[in-house]
Amino acid sequence: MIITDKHIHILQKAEELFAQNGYEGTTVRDIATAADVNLAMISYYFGSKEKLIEILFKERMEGTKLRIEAVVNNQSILPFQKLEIIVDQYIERVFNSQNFFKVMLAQQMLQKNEVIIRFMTQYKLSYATLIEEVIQEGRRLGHFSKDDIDTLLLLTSMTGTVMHTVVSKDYYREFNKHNKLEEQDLDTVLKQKLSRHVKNIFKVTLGYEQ
Amino acid sequence: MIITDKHIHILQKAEELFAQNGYEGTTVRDIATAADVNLAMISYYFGSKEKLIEILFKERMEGTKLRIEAVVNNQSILPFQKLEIIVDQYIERVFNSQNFFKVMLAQQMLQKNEVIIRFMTQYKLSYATLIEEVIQEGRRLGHFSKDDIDTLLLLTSMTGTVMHTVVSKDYYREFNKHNKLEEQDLDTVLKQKLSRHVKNIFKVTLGYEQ
Amino acid sequence: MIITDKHIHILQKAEELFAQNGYEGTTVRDIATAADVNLAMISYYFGSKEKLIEILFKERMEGTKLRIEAVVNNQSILPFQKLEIIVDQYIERVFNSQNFFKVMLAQQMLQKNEVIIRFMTQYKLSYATLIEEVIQEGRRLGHFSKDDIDTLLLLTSMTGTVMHTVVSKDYYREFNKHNKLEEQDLDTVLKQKLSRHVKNIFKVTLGYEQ
Amino acid sequence: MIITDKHIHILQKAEELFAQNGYEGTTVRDIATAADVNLAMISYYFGSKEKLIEILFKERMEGTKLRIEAVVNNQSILPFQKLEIIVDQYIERVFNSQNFFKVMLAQQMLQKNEVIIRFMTQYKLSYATLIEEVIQEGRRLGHFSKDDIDTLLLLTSMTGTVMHTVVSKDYYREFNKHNKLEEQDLDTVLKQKLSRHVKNIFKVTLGYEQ
DNA sequence: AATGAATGAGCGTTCATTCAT
DNA sequence: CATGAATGAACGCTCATTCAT
Repeated sequence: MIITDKHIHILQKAEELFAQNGYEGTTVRDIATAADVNLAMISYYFGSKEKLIEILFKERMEGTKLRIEAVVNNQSILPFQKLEIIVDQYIERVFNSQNFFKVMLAQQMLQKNEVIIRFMTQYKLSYATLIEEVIQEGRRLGHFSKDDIDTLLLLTSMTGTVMHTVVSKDYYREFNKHNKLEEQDLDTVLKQKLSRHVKNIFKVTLGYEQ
Repeated sequence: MIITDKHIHILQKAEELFAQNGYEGTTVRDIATAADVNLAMISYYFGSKEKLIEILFKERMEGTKLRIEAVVNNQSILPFQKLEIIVDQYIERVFNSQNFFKVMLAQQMLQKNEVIIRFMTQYKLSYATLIEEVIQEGRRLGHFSKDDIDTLLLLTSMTGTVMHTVVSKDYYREFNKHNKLEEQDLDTVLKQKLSRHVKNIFKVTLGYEQ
Repeated sequence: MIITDKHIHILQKAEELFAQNGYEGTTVRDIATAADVNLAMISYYFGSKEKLIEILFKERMEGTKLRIEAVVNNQSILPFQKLEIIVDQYIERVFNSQNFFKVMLAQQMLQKNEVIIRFMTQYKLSYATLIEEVIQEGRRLGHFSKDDIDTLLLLTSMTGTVMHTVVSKDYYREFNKHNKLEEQDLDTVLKQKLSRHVKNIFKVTLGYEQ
Repeated sequence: MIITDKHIHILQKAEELFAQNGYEGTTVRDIATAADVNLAMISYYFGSKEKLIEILFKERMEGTKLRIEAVVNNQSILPFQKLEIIVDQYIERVFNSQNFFKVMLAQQMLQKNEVIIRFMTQYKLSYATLIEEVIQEGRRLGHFSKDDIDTLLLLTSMTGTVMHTVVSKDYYREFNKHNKLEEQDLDTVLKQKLSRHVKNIFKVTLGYEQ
């Protein structure tokens, strides 16, 4: 399947709507209207509403593994630095693609679409496997002192904390009286806080000594 | 509004279906069939599908605040012990009511229903305020050494990590080859791991010294 | 499934439309409008458009076999008289239910719906088996002299001739200048002609001697 | 309108599809795919789907009248022999172009397209008029003893019997246990049987004495 | 002449809700 | 109180056709 600019445009609009209203709560008509294309084009371009979200997932997940691999395989970076880069990359990606990550989380909960579940499983597992390599590397080098590390629990801490922060931004703003902060500024503050917090969790959990 | 046994029965079935198929993916007919009541009864009892989920949220959140308050106000427990109890209570509650928490998370992401958003905001804020009290108490007593603690970030670590663990159980099973474990046994393992992990995050973040 | 008056009413209107426009050429909206019921009632009553035509076939074929059986098993009627009665009954039925027979012929040609094909096969074969009995009886009694009778070919002559006459009524009217005849009167003339003609085919083919 | 090889190719494919799925059940896309031409070409070549079937009918009916005329006007053949030739020609044509005849019968039943109805009426009437001539010739020569012959009823017997045999081939196979016969062999058997049977109907109806 | 992209209309179906009893 | 029947609105999708090139 060839992805054109129009495909990308429609996918972006669909992504926004899915994030706002959920998959079931978004109609093909909504997407067509938002993307300013004829209703029939959605089926014409993507086959069906279901295929559309599958392609959306495929598109968004493409490159993620490569990006992590690039970090993991970089010989000139020390293990914990690798993890720090991966954490920052993840935070950056989630904040830049908040819509997609909301959709992903929703799909993860509902587990209806087989294709998407398969995508996500493969993605998540390869993700974990790569991180696992870094952790093993760090342990071999004697950088990490803990020897009963649960990689997936650690990753879940990262993804859970980061994603819930994004999802709960409104509570955060209200609780910490950041009301006056602009959306972007709040994001900047949160990203910094998250970066420090998550890295700290990694450090403690791995037993990393500077 | 008077809640009868029939109401409760319908709400339970609705909760299961919402967790399995999402709010939009669940039809009133589905709920009526699952609860073995006449289709028209749903509207008759709850007014509408939307009112039903609102009542469901109200019901499920009732008592939660009280339970935390009971812990916080218990003079005979030390601050960090209070937090440990709250962590374990939360883990227990999420694992016991996985369906409801999935629905809640989904609603949190979609932010469509005003009433539910108001519920959740109030709930989350009072939750955070109570924890904040415990943290202040701990700092006054000199138990916690850190003085720039972000309560909400800490709580988000807890809720995010715990909920994502529940949502990602399948990946966990596959990655850690727990395939053979029964659902219940896996839950037991995960609860123990989470308890230790989250408490550790609290300890480190607060600067708690035993 | 319980068939109510409303079901019957809808089936009648659907039958007319199917006969006029074909199955694919008839929309559920057409049927709803013709039967003066809400569009959604069609699905509510019959499940789907396809189920509707299946029920229509089942309804219309019900009783046919019994009617033939009654004739075949009647001990007080001679073999050829039985065939004469069956011929007249068939002609009468086709002329009285022209719409249904048109729909049936169309379905027979397109052979799309599995359920309907099964109905028709069963119906046709039991029909032929019963007639075969009468022919064997006539031969045993020495009434029919021919001994290489192809029952199905004989029946196909009857059904083909009668149905094509109904379908080609307009040509008949034009060719024979019966233009001025009322629909009903033309039918009466045609039924008489067909009765004599088809019985004659039977007589000759079977070698029946008065 | 100029008919090119491409036109003919498309018409052939369309004919097959119409016979299999009906006119409404066949999409222009289906035809384009089957004929391996661009979708837009169908409208471009034929104007519309409706015009396409009209041209298909015109094409297929062309020559039919001429073929019958050739037989009727052949001075060296006796009247009943002429009818025998026409019967065999008809059987042969129907069996060779089963697809087209199914489509024709379907159209005859639905009577939607004015142009097609006009084609068929003209065709059928001229057909009957020619046969009528032969019958009159036979009566003048004293070959046919019956004087109240209904030409159209006789023709309808032929067309009805032959076409219904084609349409009901499956029943025929099942009832007569010809299951093992190849499609082509069954056709050969049926054509022989039909030829004898229909000629016999003609003989008896006309009062033909050898 | 030929075609990939696009379109308005309409399809069968399902929905949450309401009605009549 | 309770319910089977009914309904208007909207759903995802497909259609024959036309447009722009």
